[in-house]
Amino acid sequence: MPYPPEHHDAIRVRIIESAQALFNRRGFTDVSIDQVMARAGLTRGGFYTYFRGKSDLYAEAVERTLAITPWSRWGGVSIDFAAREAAEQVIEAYLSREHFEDIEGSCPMVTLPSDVARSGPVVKRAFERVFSAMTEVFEEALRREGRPDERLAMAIAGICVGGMVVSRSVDSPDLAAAIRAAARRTALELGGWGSSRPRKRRGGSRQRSGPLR
Amino acid sequence: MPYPPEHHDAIRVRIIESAQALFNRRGFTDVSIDQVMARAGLTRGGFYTYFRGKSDLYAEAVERTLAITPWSRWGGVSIDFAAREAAEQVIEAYLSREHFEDIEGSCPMVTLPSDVARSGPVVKRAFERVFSAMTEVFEEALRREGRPDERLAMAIAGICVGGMVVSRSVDSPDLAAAIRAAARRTALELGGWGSSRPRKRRGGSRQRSGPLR
DNA sequence: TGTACATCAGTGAACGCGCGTTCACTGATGTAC
DNA sequence: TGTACATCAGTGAACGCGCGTTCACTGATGTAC
Repeated sequence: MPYPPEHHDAIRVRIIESAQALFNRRGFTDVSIDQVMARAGLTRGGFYTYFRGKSDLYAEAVERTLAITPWSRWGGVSIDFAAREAAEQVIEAYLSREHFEDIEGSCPMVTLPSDVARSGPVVKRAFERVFSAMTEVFEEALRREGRPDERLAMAIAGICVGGMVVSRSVDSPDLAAAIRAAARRTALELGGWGSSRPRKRRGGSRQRSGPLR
Repeated sequence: MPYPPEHHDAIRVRIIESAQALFNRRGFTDVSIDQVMARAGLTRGGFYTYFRGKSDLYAEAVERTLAITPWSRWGGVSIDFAAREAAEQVIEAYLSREHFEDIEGSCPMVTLPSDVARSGPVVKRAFERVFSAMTEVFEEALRREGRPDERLAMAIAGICVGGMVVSRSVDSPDLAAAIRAAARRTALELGGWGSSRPRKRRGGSRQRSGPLR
């Protein structure tokens, strides 16, 4: 029994991560298996040891990216979803300049919506799960504050995703920033969350508490 | 001078319209020139009489679709942009089931955002123009009502586009409808427009006035 | 009105390239003894 | 500790298909006479 059993899984993950980044940047059909494998440090032929074909990779890559609830990664903040201001943090992180600029590590709801819309039910269900997870954060916050409203939660999530999608599709960086700002302000106001907080962290003193680092 | 001069233009438009519909349905890279030409009633080779290459067609098709301000087409309503309830009408039409179902005739801000985000400045500028035109409708309405607010107008446009994008990327038709409803309600409320109006036209009696038919 | 002609739209075979997939082979690894 | 071996990860040449593009040719059209 050569090669430890975890080897196969580790390489597989590396291929998927390579694919995620490339798909985010260029979409599904414009990325070749060669490119995915090269980025993972391997060559063409090995691909079929891990996947049945390209569409399998696509489904898995989208599924997996979506499963990570990636909207917890940006803005250098690790969001504590149990915290009181979780909703606020998600909105700020999602519509941050960091997320805007990090194409490869971006939320796939932003980079791939047209591709998902053209895909089959498996991929759409994966999208649905992330969107629902995002909605759930807002719903939970509203519930905790004594004004449950599922529709409002959905609308706020829609503003976050939509604002970012539009921001990325526009040519002028100023307009893109204005769109994000408008979406951010509106989302926060709709939820009744800290609309007065300064938009930029100026000093290092207002650091959020949380697990070290 | 065989063939009347308008012939060339007419065929060119037919090719572009064929491309628009196919791009809306399957995206740019998954549509072949063969398919575009066949749908226009022509064959492969003739394409190069009208375009220098596939990417020229892409740029023109997107530009042209976007130039039509297509959000005036759905829901069987022809919107009068000078009318008092223009903003309201745009929101209702944009987030209507008709628009949701009409993929080929859809607004390209909904069908192509990922593709646009991956494209160059020309295409992005075209997107920008439609988005700005849409924003302008809301801005104008707010201005007329004595509460000008550019950011709010932008946010409302973002909700319309975002709501539709997400609605199309989700698997469950019920969830998709709920998202559109939430976006519609929120957009109307944010603008302070007829939030009490019934969501479905029940009889034929409440027909909007306008040009016959 | 009819015929020859010039122009150019449109055809479809052919070319070449990129890419997904296959496959015979190499070589790295852990195990048995 | 060292050697032979079985297993399977990974290689890279080769195949075939689809598609963008080219090109020599066909044929439809309006004009000249």
